[in-house]
Amino acid sequence: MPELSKSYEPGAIEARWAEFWVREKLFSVPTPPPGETRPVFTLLLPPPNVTGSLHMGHMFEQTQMDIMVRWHRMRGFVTLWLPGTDHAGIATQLMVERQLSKEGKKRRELGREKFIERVWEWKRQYGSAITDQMKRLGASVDWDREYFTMDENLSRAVREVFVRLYEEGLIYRGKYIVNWCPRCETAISDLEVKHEEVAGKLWEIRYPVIGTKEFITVATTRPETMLGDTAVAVNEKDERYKHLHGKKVLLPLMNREIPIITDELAQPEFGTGAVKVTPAHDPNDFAAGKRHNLPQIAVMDEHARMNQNAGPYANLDRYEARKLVLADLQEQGFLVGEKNHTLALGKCDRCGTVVEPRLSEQWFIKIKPLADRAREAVEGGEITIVPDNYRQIYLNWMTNIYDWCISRQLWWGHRIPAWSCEGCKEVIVAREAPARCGKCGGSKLEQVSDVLDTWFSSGLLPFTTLGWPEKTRDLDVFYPNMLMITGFDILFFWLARMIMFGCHFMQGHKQDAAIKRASGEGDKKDDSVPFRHVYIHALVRDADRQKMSKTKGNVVDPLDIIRRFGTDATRFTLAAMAAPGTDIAFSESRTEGYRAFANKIWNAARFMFMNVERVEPGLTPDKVQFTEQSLEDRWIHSRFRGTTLAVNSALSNYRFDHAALSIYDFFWGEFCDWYLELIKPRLASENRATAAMACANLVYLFDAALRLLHPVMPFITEEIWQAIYEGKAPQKSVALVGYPQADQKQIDLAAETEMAILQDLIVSVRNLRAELKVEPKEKVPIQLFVHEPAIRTVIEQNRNAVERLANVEAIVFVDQTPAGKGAGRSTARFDVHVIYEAKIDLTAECERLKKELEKLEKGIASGQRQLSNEQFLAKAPQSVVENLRKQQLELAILREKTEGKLKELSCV
RNA sequence: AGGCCCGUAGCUCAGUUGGUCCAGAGCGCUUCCUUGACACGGAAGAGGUCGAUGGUUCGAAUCCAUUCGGGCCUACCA
Repeated sequence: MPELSKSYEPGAIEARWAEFWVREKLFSVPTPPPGETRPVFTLLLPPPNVTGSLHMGHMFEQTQMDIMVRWHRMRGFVTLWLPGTDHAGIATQLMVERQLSKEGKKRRELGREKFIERVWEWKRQYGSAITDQMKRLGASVDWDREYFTMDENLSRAVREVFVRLYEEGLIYRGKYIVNWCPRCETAISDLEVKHEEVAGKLWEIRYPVIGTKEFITVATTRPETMLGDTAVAVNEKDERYKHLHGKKVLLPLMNREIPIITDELAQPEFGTGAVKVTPAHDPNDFAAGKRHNLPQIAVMDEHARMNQNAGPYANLDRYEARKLVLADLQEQGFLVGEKNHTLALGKCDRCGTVVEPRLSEQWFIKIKPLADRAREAVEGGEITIVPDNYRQIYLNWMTNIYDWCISRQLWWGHRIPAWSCEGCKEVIVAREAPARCGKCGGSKLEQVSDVLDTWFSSGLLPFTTLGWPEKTRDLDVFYPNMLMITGFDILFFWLARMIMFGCHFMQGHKQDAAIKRASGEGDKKDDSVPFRHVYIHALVRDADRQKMSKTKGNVVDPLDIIRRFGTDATRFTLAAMAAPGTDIAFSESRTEGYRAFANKIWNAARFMFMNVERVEPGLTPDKVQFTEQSLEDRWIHSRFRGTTLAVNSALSNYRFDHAALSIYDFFWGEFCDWYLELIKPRLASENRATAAMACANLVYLFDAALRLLHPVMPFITEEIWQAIYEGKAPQKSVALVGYPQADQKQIDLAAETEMAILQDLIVSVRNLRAELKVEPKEKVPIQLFVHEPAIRTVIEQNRNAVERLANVEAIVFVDQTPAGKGAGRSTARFDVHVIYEAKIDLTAECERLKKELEKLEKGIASGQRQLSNEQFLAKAPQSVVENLRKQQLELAILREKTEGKLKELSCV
């Protein structure tokens, strides 16, 4: 076997294997032909924005996905992890606009076509940054199937979906109030508006009622919109205003007569009970306006500047206009109140600009029919969501859902497949550009300029990436995807939309029955769902639990962490901290600790190689069996199987933290700390056969442990695994060999118990030595009283181990608790004394014993209390009572011993 | 306004259906050890009445209520 470099340096190793995996196309998956009987595991990568660069959130998500993917692959699943990137409409357009502005150019000057060309150019140049980074992380995706949401085939599918929905009457076009970002100059969906509580004002304005001396007072947070008022509403039941029904008011500043209407919009309890109605600038007012046939007067343009309808305020920015309107109202005596008022201000998710409700022509999806099926799929258990609380959040949202505005006034994106006829203004929706108008026959048709919401196309990915709308073998095999792993921040944006679209467009789809059964999903009824299981992961925050964001400057760059600690250690950190439900505060100190773990593995491997080289060069795991020759063999084999069980079970429950920590504890705490120490004499044995057998076990176990760890730490495990085989490995990569499996029946409880006693004894002696301040190199004799003969036999059989690991000269077995200078330790099973001249620190020892006695007394007292409680005896399960009795017996023995010791030392 | 989550050792977090994993892990800290895999190491330690109060129970960090503190999501009340 080859010599590993003395110190563990992840950088070079990782880059090499990352490159190897991609070059060898290890994770490319040919479509299995009919007749395939293996289970299939499909996972779609949530496509990062092309504009993105890898942040901790990506790495966290990808680590979990890669663990699941590698785990399934090693367990024999045909495993497809499908990567791609998202064109990210607004984000990308912003990026390129910024680039242009550096050159002193503007998007509109360039024109649409040229601009789009620029974006593509940008994409060609920078678009692979994030996928390159993914490669470095070792993400075991199928790069041969990589997609981009603007690829021609995906774009065609988008058009197909749009046209079908339109034909089904699920897409409509109309003039409605939408959330409008004046900065991005586009409509955005409800989800893209982030509400922020801010301290604002509520202004009260009085409008003179025509033909009376009265005024009617309304309240508003956006006084500038009063310029577009077309009515004042009061509640029909409101006694205060009954006499004004049917009258008109004179709108101040604009001197326009507008009616007083009665509408439920006005709630008597709020404010003055009268409300101004501005149908063009508020969704509620819009609805009220529809009910009363009110005119819609828009007073702002797409930049949120006042327009011609605002009369003297035209061309003012909305906030300047606000100031001026207020000043004028004040001056003319109409402003009668100003109150502090906290309001939830809507801001554009992308750029933070305050969103303005705006009346405009947009395209919408009629969401109810889609949502109903999407809700049923989850309610009926066809899709499972973990953690469970997200299930309810999802269902709530699906139940209270509004129509989805899908059109965007952007240039970068999937253009809406609709054309308007210059002649008759007819709008034609079609898969390809129509030659002439179906209504008037005119041939001057122009495509609608809007593009689709980015999430429209990403919502289709589970089936469009598999070839839809064609009926492909890929769809038969890989649809539904087995799993979706994503963050709750895009639960509604993406996950919900995928479910809606999948359930709608894949209705009637049947997955290959044999594969479905083999994959363990045979009992599922509905194959239209985009995926069968969803795991929602938490968010990564910085060490102070703050959301990482560029503006805060607290972004932890994963590449920096990787450079310093290695990808494996970083992955391990993320996995170990991935307890579901809670966000993780990324802490470097943990990563440092796990780099130490990697280093430990590295050095354990060096130890193995050193021995194999000496004892039996050329020994490889595929040529050996594990033979249980001793207690430590039985023990470690059982512990390995226990760990295997724990890891497999943890992973099937998405408990990445449990999985990672189980392996950690096993490898370091048991395999390295105890097993390696215990077998050293055998490895060094003069007897070649003994040494060879020990070596074989070592290699066997190491190989198995590497496979167990591989999904979490793919690089170091690959490096060592390949080294074990010296280039003659049975497979190209450890990623392609079998994952350890175990059975509860294989657990050797006896071996584990015996070993625990042995460890207990060794630790006790070490403890005594430390207390007695015995020179580390000095061997001391011990006296040992063992209560049960069977245990005495175990210790006798392993006396060499005790002598070596506890640095003991000789074990003398005695027939009763050894008396003497008090350098002893007692457990329920044995009493051990170290024979050593040095005086012990009497005060300290007394202190320790007293503390111990106190603890024992406490335990005994509480135990007695319970055992004398008839209710407890009657109601508690038998096993609990028995265990408690057993424990009480042990405690009593220990108390006796401790008291004896205290007396012996004459402690006060 | 409604809903959700969190509050356990100095720090970051585990703690499965309430009982012997009522207290764990990593880092940090203390003492000792440069013994041929590893000082990114080894050995031995110190450290928490599980936010607060009340309740359910034979028994609660674990269930319920209230309360305080921190975070998040959803919401068209002018």
